[in-house]
Amino acid sequence: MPTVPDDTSHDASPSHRLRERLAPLLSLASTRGDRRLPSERDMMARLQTTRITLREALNELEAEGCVYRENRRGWFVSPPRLRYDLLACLPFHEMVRSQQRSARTLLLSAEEVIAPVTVARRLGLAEGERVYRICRARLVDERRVLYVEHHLLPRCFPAILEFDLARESLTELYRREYGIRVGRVSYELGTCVLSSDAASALNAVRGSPAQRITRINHDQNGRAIDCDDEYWRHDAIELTLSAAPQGV
Amino acid sequence: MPTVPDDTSHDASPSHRLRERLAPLLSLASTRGDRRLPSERDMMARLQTTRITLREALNELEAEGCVYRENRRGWFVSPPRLRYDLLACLPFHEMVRSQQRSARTLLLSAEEVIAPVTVARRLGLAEGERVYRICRARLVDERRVLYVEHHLLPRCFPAILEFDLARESLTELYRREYGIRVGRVSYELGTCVLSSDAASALNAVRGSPAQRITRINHDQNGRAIDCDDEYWRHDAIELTLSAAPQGV
DNA sequence: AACCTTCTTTGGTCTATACCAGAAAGCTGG
DNA sequence: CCAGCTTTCTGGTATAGACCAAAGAAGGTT
Repeated sequence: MPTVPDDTSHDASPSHRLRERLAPLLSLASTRGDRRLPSERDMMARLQTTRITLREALNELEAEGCVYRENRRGWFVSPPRLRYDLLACLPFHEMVRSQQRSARTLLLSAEEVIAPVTVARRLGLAEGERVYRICRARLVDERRVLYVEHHLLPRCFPAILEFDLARESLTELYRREYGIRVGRVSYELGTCVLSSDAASALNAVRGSPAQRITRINHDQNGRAIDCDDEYWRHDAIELTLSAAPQGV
Repeated sequence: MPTVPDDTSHDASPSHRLRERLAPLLSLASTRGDRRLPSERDMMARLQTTRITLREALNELEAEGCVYRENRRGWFVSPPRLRYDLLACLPFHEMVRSQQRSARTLLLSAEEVIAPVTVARRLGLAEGERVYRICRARLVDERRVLYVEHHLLPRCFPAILEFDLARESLTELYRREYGIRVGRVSYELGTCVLSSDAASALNAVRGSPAQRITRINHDQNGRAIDCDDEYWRHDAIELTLSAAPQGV
């Protein structure tokens, strides 16, 4: 959202004042096509401050989700967040398009590998068993916002790597080609930072704040069939969910 | 100053090496009862670096959830995350105790106020209508990890402010005193930073990364009865959730 | 023993400067 | 017109030093 963070507090610290003076630059940048902010040295000069102080203010705005940066390319104003309904289970492209945004997927790798221990545990595999791993980067309005690592059970999806995985939705493939429908999903959510793999896939800086969404899909019989680890730029999404309580 | 060129065989960046040299301090601190790290100046001297560089490394570790800080008190090693099942809907104290941790609640304020617009919209109120607002800080193992603002419809819960809100669970009160049970919950999740209110309640620095969990409770007829905004220290929880997909 | 004041430590913030490596832009030759 | 090289710009990272305000400890007073 190009909205300037609410600054109504009486706090008059220099850094706070710096944020205020930064605000016009943000709203200016948000009108540009590429949402780009001026260079750090430029802003530093305009705002009469040091680069360290400026970067501290920018880091704060980044944590709030107002701005983000691309590795060695500069700072940008964050677009509005995408709403992600955890239980709707819409394929990525549908979800994005239903919100009048454009979606694109890049296939980074698709291969058979020995299952990492954490994946093996999730899928109920023994040590050393093999899985398909599919790594993809996904873009919303041409901004790289999501890095996903998918791990699938080969016995459920033989030869799935042959399909056009950059264009096809996996859940769609499951149903059309394998007659498998997801009966139950389990999520694990938490904040984290981007690993170097994820960071380079997203043109981000290693260590940027991120939202992790780990999802395990089960078939109609409750057996795990695949799992994926999603790493979102933290300012790119807002999660929603609505259900009846279970524990009662 | 004549900076000595680093050794020829460095495969990691200086900041990476700094993290490695920081590791022993972390494991040392985690054995202390209070999990406290040495002072910044102390660490800086031990690791032969600058305060700015050191703080950058610590900020990174903070973003990863390895360490956290308390305002003007210092740095600490983060305890293991609490698991928070969104659909179990356990009262806080039960959830915490079921994981062999200790829980405590501080009542910060409980009063009748004019509903903020966002709350009014969630609860289906007209502008200017009144609600009860309850603010609490919650501790796990005596660490302040959660700041909650609760907003309730007065017509559903007359005189609820009379109860001992620091000790009683709200959902428990709903059921016992008002015969109301939650029929449906809606969540909105996202990363954010601590507001100054939240920060001071948690002894945190304004602007620390946080996990927001907004929850709207509905009664058996689907009418909203209350909502709460939870702000967690982001390293304190891991969210889980398991359900059947709806959208299919 | 409870309270208040003083002093020291410590984190929070800021200034100023420097060098390196990747990205972008510009140039050049085929 | 394009591929490939070179230069420039820019962010990433680091050093050194400084002041302030809050927290905590120490000590004195009631």
